[in-house]
Amino acid sequence: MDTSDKRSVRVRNLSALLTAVHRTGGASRAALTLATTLNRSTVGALVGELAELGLVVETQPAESGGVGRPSPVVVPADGLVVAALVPEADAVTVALVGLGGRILARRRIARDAPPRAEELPALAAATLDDLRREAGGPRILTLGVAVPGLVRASDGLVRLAPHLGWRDAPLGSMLEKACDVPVLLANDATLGAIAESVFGAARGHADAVYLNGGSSGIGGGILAGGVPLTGSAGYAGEFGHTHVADDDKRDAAGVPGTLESEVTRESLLRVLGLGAVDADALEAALVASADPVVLAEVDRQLDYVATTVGTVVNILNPQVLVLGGFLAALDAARPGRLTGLLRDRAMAVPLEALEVRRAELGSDLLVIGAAELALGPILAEPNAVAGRDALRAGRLRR
Amino acid sequence: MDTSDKRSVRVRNLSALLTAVHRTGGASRAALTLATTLNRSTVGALVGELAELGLVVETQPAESGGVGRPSPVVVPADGLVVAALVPEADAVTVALVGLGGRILARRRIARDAPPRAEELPALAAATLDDLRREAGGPRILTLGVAVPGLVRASDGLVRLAPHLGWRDAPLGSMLEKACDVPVLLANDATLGAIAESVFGAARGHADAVYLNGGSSGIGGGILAGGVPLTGSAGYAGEFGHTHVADDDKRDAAGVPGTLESEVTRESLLRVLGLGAVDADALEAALVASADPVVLAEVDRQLDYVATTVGTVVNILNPQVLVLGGFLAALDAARPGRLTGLLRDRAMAVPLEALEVRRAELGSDLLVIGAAELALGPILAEPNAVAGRDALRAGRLRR
DNA sequence: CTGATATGTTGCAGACGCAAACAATCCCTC
DNA sequence: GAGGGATTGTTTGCGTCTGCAACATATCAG
Repeated sequence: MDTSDKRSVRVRNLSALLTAVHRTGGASRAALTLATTLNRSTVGALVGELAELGLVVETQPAESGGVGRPSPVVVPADGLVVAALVPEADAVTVALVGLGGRILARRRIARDAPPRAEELPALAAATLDDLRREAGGPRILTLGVAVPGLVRASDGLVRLAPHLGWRDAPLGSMLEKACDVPVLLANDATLGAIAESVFGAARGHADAVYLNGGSSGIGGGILAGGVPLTGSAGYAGEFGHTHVADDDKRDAAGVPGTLESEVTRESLLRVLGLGAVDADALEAALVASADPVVLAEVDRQLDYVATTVGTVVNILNPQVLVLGGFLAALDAARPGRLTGLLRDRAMAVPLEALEVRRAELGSDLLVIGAAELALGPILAEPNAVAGRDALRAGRLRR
Repeated sequence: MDTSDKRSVRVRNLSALLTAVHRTGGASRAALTLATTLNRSTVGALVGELAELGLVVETQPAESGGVGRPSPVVVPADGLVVAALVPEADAVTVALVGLGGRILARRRIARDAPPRAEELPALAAATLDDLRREAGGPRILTLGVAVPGLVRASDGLVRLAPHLGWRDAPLGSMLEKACDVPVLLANDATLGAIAESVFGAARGHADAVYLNGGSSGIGGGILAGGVPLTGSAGYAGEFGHTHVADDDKRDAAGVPGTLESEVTRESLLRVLGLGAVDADALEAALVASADPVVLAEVDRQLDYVATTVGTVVNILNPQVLVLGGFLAALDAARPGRLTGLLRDRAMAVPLEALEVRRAELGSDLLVIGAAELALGPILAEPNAVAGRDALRAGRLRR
């Protein structure tokens, strides 16, 4: 039951206000008053409390824009930040991110082999110390981790991360011990969806689906009613394993005829005759190519993508579909083809309002996503920043 | 921004309390205090207000169960009800439902041809008058309609109801004029999902998927985080049109190789050699049959069902999958087969905790679902019962 | 009949947001 | 450049709501 005593009112209003500051990156008190529909005096008091907590600072009014008394601008403070950790098969990225989504410091540590879960805590702790010094010694409130695999929402256990070779890795508790901050973990594609919805292509849309193609496979995330859809245990969004063809090709999870077994980055690189290149180079090559073999492969893959997207449209009726990674490149190589195919794969009515867009956040995506995860408890309860134990409670849940 | 002035606290607490009374069907004040985590005195005041509004009545304490002062039992009042309207291809059902989900009066009007949208308002108004007399003249607060088709959430326009032959029917506004109550409309399978989640097989689970097989096709509904997932325009849950096979059989929506084109009630009736029978008879015949042709057809259909369910598990990670209509019969005819097939169609990890159940509400399903829709605004804002215009606002949205 | 237990009831205090009155600051116009 | 209008911050008082604590009430166990 969603009851509320009187104290929760303050918490909710602080949360709404801080969220507004975070999402806009800073706004005048007058604008915040408008955005929250609260009273001037109330906003004044709330901003005062947030400032006292060290979460925001009030700066001089911007250059005068109109008539009337200038309104001080409320911007995120620098002294409190969250950390982001993104372990991938070929690199580990660590970053410090402030409110407003500003990346204050980041370091990408290239790796020959996938990082083992056991070595991450020490690596993360040392790197965070460095970054903290670089950034002028802010206090790190929480640490968010974008895991390329299945993360159990209840306790943050990494059940399976095929491309890292992890199984049932208690990364969260190990990191908490090593870094001495509350740690939150979630699936990387789910966090990508959140990042794109807060700062990227799905900004302002309550119902969006993010579909990402990476070297490790295809994943995604769902926003339903403005809230990330996690599923009962946190495993939602595995679009790569939807059925698209009646064949026996099996994907990494052993499921036959799935999107991920038919649509791969490797096939594209092969027909292009390319080796290991980054996302931009792959897209440039795809767009430039007139080779019929390449076109055929692009069209073949787009056909399967359309099948999955059709299913997504029928089931979830999103307003925005955001394509990331090489899926965006596929769409760019054959403009309009995907949306054309969809007319035969999805019901006409839910297709009417669908917008297909490409991801906007590029290489910042997962850092922003992990930071967004880490910011969750702070935005939800700005009051509780003092006692960090209070932040340890919920992981990605609603 | 989800801010809240002080008055909304009262509203939220009243809502939580009334929702608890509704879902339990009646509870002692002590139990409500426990359920809401509110204070004894607060619950007392809130119950008093709900009683004054005519929504609940306090009855004598139940036969003494333990030590201590007996706690009066709070039960839904009879004087305020909602109406449910369920138009189907072969019948129109009208009912009055009280808080607590009790059906006070119902009438099923059999039809030879599907009802036209234009004739429904008069029919509904007349039948409601009759039922109201039968039930002792309660006040009807709202009317909920379970539409077998796509309903635009923003204004309740029926975009498409193939089995009724409707397209862009403004049923909501017509009904409001004829019946003089706020009208809320939603897709029937979505409402079935809600009904099963409140009073049926998915009770107590926040993440559930309902999959229904009817004579008109396959539909469903999603509960994510305890909230019905509507999608951006209200069209979510069309599982019948997910891709399951690489063939050209097209379903009613013109999409080829979908669940609905492969899995049909008619095929089952055909192999069984049956004519028009009800759900129970179909299931009995399926379970009893040892005909290899029947078994083969059942297995063929279950195979396709497994493909869609696998996709659902991968994408949504529900904890409970509720099967309704002839899909429940298919599962009953071959116990364990569906769950066995799933091991090859879904990822192992999200499959771990999945429970497959059958729907429990039977023929009451859509009446309860429509009533639940109609009760939504009342449960959300018990305060506003007096001014019925306040109820007219939101349709199915969260 | 008495004590223990559980719960309703009452009065009071704390917290909170809102409204209104007042002050500050900027733009615009004459 | 002085005054008016407009917008917004600030302060104060008030109403509402919930929690708490003390007291009252009703049942059970013996």
